[in-house]
Amino acid sequence: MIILVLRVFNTMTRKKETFVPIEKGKVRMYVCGPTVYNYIHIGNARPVVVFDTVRRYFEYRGYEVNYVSNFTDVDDRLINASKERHIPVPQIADQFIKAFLSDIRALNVKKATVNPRATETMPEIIAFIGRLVETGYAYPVHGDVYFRTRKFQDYGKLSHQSVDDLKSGARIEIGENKEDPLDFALWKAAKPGEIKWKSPWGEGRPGWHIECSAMVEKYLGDTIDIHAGGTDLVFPHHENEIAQSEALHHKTMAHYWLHNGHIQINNEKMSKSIGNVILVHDLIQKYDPQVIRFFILTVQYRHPINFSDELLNDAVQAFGRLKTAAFNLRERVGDRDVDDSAFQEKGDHYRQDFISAMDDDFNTANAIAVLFDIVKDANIALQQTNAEPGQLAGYLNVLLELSGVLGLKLESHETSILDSEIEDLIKKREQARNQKQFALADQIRGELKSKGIVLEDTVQGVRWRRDQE
RNA sequence: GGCGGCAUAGCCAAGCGGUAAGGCACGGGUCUGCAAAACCCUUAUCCCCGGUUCGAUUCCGGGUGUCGCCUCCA
Repeated sequence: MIILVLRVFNTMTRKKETFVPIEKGKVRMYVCGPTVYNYIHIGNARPVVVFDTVRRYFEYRGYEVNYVSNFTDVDDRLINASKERHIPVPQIADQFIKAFLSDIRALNVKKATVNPRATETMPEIIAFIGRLVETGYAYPVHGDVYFRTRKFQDYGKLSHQSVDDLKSGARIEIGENKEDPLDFALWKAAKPGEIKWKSPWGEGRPGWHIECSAMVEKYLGDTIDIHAGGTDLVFPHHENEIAQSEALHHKTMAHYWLHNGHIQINNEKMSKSIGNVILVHDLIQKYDPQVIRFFILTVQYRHPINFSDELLNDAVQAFGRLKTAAFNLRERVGDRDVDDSAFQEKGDHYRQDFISAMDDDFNTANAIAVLFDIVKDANIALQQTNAEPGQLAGYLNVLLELSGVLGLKLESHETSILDSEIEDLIKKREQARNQKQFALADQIRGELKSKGIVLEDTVQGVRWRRDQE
């Protein structure tokens, strides 16, 4: 057996590096989660799907993964939504956390180990800011607290920008009292009527970046293996997290920084002003959520990915090929517990290919190609009337195993029609066919088709499967 | 202006020093009562110009195009 090493692209070094965990057999990872002021769009869904796949792969390789992803449940956007809808911030947060969990469940995303909420991490956040003030890395002004960016020597190391370059883009908003335009808020004083918490600097709420630093420390420790999120978070969000955490700990915050590319719509940036934001909530009404997950994984996670109905429909076809093969194998193998040990060597061959694809910075595009290799070979085997059941079971098992690592479910859809009714209709159709009453036979086939049942006449007899309705 | 990504068949997308994986679509064929599913066959010298090399899509330099970050943003 070849010893394979997992290599991951680290934004910090801009290189693929061999993954070495802090603790043998364990992975501590933190993925920046959503601000829960609305339903998530597909751009929010990409990191969720991608890093869930990363997590599943680590688990497949025998790691125990501690996966933490936050909910930002208080910030300007929530406060604005609260004002507009005349609903308290916590109620809005609850509503969209629930919606988020439901959306990602549809995408077959595993539950995080912990989903901490900013508002439930308030003591740790305030204490964190307090320590930064004590050490001179932060300063309070009129109820706000800012991070003293220039005091942190390494500022800009993740985004590879010098402090002076960054300064040209930085601004001081009206009402802010920063010493330097690059300084950022750790604590914001509450305006009248806003949701607020007590702190040594007055009533207010945390800045955006501090919650992640506090949560990483609380749930995962001073140094973690992987910190991940969308590419837009590199600056300023992750840069600021590093500044906060490393100023305090004098240790590397994360060994590997992973960032996914953005999703575009018809080759345009997805944005509210263009009006092309697609919510997961809506998209899964139109497409099988598994197809959406599949589509996201057909592209290497760091690259941009374009969404359009045309591309999604191609994905429906492609994913259908995987599902059909799984159906047909299952139909031949049945529920029997078939010994597939003779297939071991061949199965390992596919596993090996799959692993070397995924070991290369989670190359899901190549991993999916392995799935199609299996399907190709399995389809050839399926054509043999006397195919070994163990062989077919072997193909089925390895196909389900590896697609499962990607979080893809190759299962049939629910249909209202019962198996017995289907079998009866198939019998009637067979009688009609034997009597050359093809019009009647085709009518029955059409009837079943309208109920989501596809009939196929094969050398081995009639087979049927539930298709998408 | 600073930093970065990308440019591979009709479309999507891997490969990244030894003459191009996979998927979708198209065309031809096999199978079928007709279909469907599937299988077989067919489809690319990898944006342009230089350089390094025995050899470059793959490395280096220059160009062109395109997208993104530098401000809330997955």
